Amino acid sequence: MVIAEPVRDRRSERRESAKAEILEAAWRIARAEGLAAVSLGEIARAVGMRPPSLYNYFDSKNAIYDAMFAQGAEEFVRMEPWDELTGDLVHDLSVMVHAFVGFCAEDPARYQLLFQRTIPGFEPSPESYAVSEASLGRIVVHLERCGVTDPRSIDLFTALGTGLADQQISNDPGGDRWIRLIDDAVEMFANHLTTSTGGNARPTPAKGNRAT
Amino acid sequence: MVIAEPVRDRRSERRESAKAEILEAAWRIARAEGLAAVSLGEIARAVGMRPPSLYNYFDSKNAIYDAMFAQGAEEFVRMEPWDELTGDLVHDLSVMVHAFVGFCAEDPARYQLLFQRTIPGFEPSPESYAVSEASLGRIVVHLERCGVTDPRSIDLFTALGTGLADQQISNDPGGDRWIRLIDDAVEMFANHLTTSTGGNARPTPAKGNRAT
DNA sequence: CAGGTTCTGCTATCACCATTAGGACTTTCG
DNA sequence: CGAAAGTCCTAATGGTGATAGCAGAACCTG
Repeated sequence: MVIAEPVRDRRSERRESAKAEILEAAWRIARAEGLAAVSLGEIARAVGMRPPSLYNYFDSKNAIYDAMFAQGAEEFVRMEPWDELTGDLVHDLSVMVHAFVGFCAEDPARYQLLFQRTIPGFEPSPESYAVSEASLGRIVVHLERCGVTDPRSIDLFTALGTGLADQQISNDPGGDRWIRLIDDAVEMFANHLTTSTGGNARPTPAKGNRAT
Repeated sequence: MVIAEPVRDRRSERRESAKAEILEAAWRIARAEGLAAVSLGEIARAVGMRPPSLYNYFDSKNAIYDAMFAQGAEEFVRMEPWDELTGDLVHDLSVMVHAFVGFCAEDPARYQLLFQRTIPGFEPSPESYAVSEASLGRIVVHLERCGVTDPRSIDLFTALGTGLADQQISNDPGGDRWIRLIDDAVEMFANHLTTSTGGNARPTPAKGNRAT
């Protein structure tokens, strides 16, 4: 049963590797010249084809963006350092924000594609978008597990994280000017949790946590 | 001397009003269909011209973007509520963040043009950029006047502001989900100033301030 | 191996885009 | 009036994403 259709397998194997090669070229161009500078002509030249031939592998240019989005979302899921979480509020917040900002800053093109809706006609397909949303959801879940249940606090936390990432990318690309502020920011946020009126934070909740 | 050249004045008057009409159309399109969806053809149709005729008024499409940037930067300068500043730290921070986030949220297309560098080949001209930079600079100056002199604190503050604006625009356009968090965020930041190690904040410094 | 089917690349073409060239017409000025 | 400047147009260029249709290779079945 396993060796049933080796030929068709070989065929689709080559097909997949060609798609991967196209996406690789697209990423290279996006990183080098900007996400919006990706053109079918440039991709085609990079993979040794003519522009129309790319339509054998993707239905449209936006389908390429969508596949890139899916890859980015996948990497986003895989990146999250669930292993390093201990259940200690400040430590875990720091780990999550460091992971998030680092993820964003290490590839601005990917950040732009995933988190800024800036490509003219592009919107991610529901399934790709769901992957990325689920990943953010897991952060929220862990926040709640740490005792941060107030929706307002969660929103404030996300604003803090995206603000740090955004400033880092916009005003100090390649540097660490805002990355160095993460621990300060986390401390500030944690203090706010313990002192705020509608407060709901366990300074150090139950140790040990099961990820996922 | 004043009534020296009425004809040339009338001519340049009509010219300026035509430019204004073009920019108005461009803003309308940008707000309705997105900043990147602005095309010369659509602008021309809106003002009753053919696309090439626009080149009588602007050197290129990017020149139109640049004029829009300049307008936005001008509005940004004018928006800032220096009058409402009292010198009280928490109050002034709240006023400034409210003004900033409100300004960003009230016109996402303008926000994208001014603060996100997302248009493929566009970069604002130095003079337009200087206007917007100066405006941010004035915020920093007032922060320092309030006793916030640590560069790290200033960076943290800008991250907080942009994060709130970004989340508001991205995840609740037209709403106030993050706007409602501003006072909380400001309080959090102010507390952080007074408690942090390298702290440098006067809880309530000298009343009264001279703007500009 | 012969037949047909599928896959994969191509050329040619279309519509749209920003931009340039150059001509026609109007307005303004001497 | 006649020259100059300004305004708008049509026509055309080179670029984009996308479609149609064809040629040949790869593949599966007899």
